[in-house]
Amino acid sequence: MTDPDGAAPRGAGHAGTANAAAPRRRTQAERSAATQQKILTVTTGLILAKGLRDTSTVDVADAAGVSRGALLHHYPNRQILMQEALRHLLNGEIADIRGIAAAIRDGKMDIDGFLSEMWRRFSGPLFMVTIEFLTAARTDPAIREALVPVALDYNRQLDDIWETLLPEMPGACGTRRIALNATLCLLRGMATQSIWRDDPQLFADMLEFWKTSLGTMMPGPAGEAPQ
Amino acid sequence: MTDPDGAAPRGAGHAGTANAAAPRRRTQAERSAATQQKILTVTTGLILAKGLRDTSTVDVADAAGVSRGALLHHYPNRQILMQEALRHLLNGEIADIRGIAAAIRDGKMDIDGFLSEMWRRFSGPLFMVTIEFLTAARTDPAIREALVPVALDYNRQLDDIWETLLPEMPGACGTRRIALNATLCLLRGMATQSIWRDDPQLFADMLEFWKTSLGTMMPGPAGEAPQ
DNA sequence: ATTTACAAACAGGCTTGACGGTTTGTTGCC
DNA sequence: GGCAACAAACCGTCAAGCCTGTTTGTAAAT
Repeated sequence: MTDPDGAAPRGAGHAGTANAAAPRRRTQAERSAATQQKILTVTTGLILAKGLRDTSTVDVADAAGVSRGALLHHYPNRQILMQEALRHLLNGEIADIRGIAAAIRDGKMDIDGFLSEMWRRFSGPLFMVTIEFLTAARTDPAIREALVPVALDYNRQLDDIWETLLPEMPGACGTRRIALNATLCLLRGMATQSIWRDDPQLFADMLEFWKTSLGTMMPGPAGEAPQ
Repeated sequence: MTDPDGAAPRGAGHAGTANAAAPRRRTQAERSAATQQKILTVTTGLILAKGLRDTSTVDVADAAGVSRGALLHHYPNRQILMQEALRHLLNGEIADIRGIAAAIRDGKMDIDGFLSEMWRRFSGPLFMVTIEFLTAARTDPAIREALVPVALDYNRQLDDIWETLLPEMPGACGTRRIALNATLCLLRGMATQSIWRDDPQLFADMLEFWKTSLGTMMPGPAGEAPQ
């Protein structure tokens, strides 16, 4: 049941010859994976544009260029479709975060760059889609149950990154976790505010303010007080 | 049957004396105001329980104890109903905020108490209803147009409070505004996080963390550096 | 030949806004 | 004061429209 969207072509693949020009005959797994990918991508796009509750299965099928029958074949009902779209989205994000973690471990990024990168993500369309699911999760147990485990995993990845950025702590050991969570909450709140008040200068100032605050609160090896 | 006193309410001055004892015959304005109040209250309650998009006009009429016809008489369509519910909600909140401002001006509340009070509000049901409207506003221009002015007013009230709490600033004059906004964003983010991860201890720690950070960043007359 | 991917039509449920009718309060007239 | 006329509040019902999930049918891959 917990099968991620990675459609692995099972069995011995016998597609040895590379047919570059002719997309004539695709294997079943290829066809299935392609349409599923298309459907999920289109779904998140529609959620971003129209909102979760205003995205109907008709819309999805239409935008994906498949019939409703095909859509219902891959995702037997609307709820499963939306859950899979969410998983697809957050799993992709987790993969990105892993990449950032690698960059940090290689010494290519510091706290400053990490915060900027995180804000770039939170202010992008991805978080807006997440907010749609978040508000839905408040009143829809099915959505919440699909959301919580992926969100916890996401946070765990960030925790690892944070630990790498601030390896030695002067204060209590729990302070680091609190600082990370507070930072995430700040970013979330900023992203939310951008819905009704898009003021890039204000956001930049707040980020700078926060960085300074973090620098004075937690003097780590990488985080130094600015100026 | 007949009027108690000789002064017939007809003619000039139709709202002079208030009859306190007899709830028998209400004036039209009273009836109208009562049902409207009931409708709006019930609407926000349903939005809290079921979500904005899952609250139908049938639900509202049913819960309010009026017919759909009566509901449509006061609020000619669903959109107007929801806009009015939002305005009703936020205006009430603004009134509350004004009360807090008065308490601060009288010296009955400091920054610490203000932050606690604000978190009490953000973690309550009121903010959850607001989030419903916020996400809807992202894709629904009508909702956004109803939301923005009230939200700006709300922020202005908070700005006044903040100015009272931090009257003298050592740094740049814009820093105070940035600190307020960052605080609000933090609270928003915390409230959002509580949807999928309700950890009161973590929230308390984050608040404490932020208070300390604010104290060190902006040493005002009321906020002193801890320790 | 059988399974899978896809397509099209169908029925059922829900929601919305509109419409005619009824009760309640208000105003004008005698 | 009493009565008629009017307006506002209120109610029940209706016909659309949309969305969902099922079912039946067809082409493609194994």
